[in-house]
Amino acid sequence: MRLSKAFIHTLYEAPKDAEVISHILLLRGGYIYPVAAGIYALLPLGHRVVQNISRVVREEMNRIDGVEFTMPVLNPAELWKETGRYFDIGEELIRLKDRKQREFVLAMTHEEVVTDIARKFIRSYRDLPFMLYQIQTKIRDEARPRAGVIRLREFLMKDAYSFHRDFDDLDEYYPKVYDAYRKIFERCGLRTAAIEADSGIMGGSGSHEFMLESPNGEDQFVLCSHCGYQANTEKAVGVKPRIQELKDPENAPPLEKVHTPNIKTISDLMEFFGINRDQFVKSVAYLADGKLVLAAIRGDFEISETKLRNHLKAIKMEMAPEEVLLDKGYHPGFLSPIGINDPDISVVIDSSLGDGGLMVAGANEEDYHYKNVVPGRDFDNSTTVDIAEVRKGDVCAQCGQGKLEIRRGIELGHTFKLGTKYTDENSMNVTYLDDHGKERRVVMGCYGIGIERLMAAVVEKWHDENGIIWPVSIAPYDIYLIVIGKGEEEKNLGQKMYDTLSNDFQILWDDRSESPGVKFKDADLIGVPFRVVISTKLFKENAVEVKVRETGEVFKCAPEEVSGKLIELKDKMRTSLR
RNA sequence: CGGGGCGUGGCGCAGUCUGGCUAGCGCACCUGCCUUGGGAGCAGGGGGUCGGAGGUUCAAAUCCUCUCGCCCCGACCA
Repeated sequence: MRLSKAFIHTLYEAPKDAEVISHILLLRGGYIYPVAAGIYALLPLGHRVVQNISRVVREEMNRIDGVEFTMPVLNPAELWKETGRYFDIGEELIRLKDRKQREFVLAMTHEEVVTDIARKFIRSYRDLPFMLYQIQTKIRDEARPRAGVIRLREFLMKDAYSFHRDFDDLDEYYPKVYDAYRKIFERCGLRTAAIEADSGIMGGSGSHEFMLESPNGEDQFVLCSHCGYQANTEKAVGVKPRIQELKDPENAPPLEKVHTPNIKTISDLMEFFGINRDQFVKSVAYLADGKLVLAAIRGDFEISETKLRNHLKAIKMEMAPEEVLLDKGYHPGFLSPIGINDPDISVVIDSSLGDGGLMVAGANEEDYHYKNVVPGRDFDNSTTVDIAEVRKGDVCAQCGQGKLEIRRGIELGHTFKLGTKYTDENSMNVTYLDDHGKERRVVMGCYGIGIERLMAAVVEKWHDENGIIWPVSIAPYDIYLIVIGKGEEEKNLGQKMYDTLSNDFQILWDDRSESPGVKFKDADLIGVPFRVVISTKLFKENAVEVKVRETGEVFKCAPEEVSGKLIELKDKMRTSLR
């Protein structure tokens, strides 16, 4: 391809609203064009990279018996009402009506449609298992798109759905997807951490996130450098150090009510009582699916709303509005699990309150706190759960030795064992007849990869001060061809070189009448793996020059040898990605 | 949704506080000459309702009100 015809427009300066490196380089290189917040056009170069990534994804999906197909983005609302997601998901799901006022949604994933299709065709155990996948546009009205193409409102996702006779079969298939994902990311030049994840509203029994560690990541995960334990912060468990042993619980002093006018926050209380953060019982009220919940945790921990929500199996959860509490006779700032005897309120105690004593807690009365609180004596802590956010430096609960670190990462893929969430009788009700003629429920898994995000992640990892360094597997072109000198000989040799190399490579021939410097800069910025230069000087010694973008290595060779050398080099680079 | 920042030719910016003459600079673009190993040079040229609406004023890019858009931090995140 001649550059003059390729619609490639690089930018000398990046638009000022680009801050993260992948955003800057993709913009400058002419890969993407912003159309609206979180919505981008893929310019020809970006399009080619996405096609190449898609090819890698397809190869690996096909290898584990995936079958590609396509589902519509515009979905009838009924399907989404059937699974309940129409009601469970907030404004992120775009809802609209057609001219006849029929309700539709723009699909953010495709469980509804694929499950609908599956139930139309699955009759017998002989129809199972199978896996369908597509690479299709997803629409999510994110509250805050960010980091260029890392978090978009419209994006391409490879989404795959597997259907099984039972959980055993899903359990057997799931690791194959896991391996395929590993391979996909490796072939794109990325080493990902597969971490235990929260399955959130998707439900199901198991879930992994494939994270690329990156300072520009929008996600956090927890890592134990000692045992290698890795988990999403929403799932990670740390050891909670015991702070206070009560020496003589039998003779502990009784509860004592203390007047604490308008002193509500832990910081204010610390000052007032002159004691440490970990000697308080922190209580927070939530409204979980409309039901009041009081969560209590030791003052030096934060409540993980995700853990709490999962524990409660709640779909929607928010901090209880003040009016609701006051209406019930409770006072925010003075809450505690002590003396709560209300069937309308469930109490959840974090395991940090499993022991210790002589703490301070709210008195459930305006402007009063209790001191000398002993968990277990003054409130029931016979059942505790973990609802604490893991902290940096907490001891790893897995090995009991390492300290947990919190890292940022980009979530490239996510796999879920969905189980029967979508096939249940109160969802889409998908069954088949087993070999005894007995009706049984289909079990599902689903697996996603964000395509543009993967492209951005590769740039985050593979760049230098001059531009992008594409892995050979997904580069938009293999070779950037530059002819220096306007003589006929050079031009002819350029054409000949182009023709020869075209058999084995995708070539971008910079045929502009720009100065060499401009071409070199653009070659580096665009970041194709090899640069081939022909010049008057080289012409005289019957040589061409090759530069390897990744290593910066430059060598000369005879024109007739270039092809062979590059085939060899590219092959080597490709295998190093596996 | 809360907090912060920014909207001036395609891109990057100055001018705004303290209203005033033809709205300026670099890059890019067009024409000509020249030039081909790391974002060349010279000469000439085109392109901007200053995000939008309303208001104040003799006069608004500049002051006031409203509004839209974009970016960043946080909350949220199948």
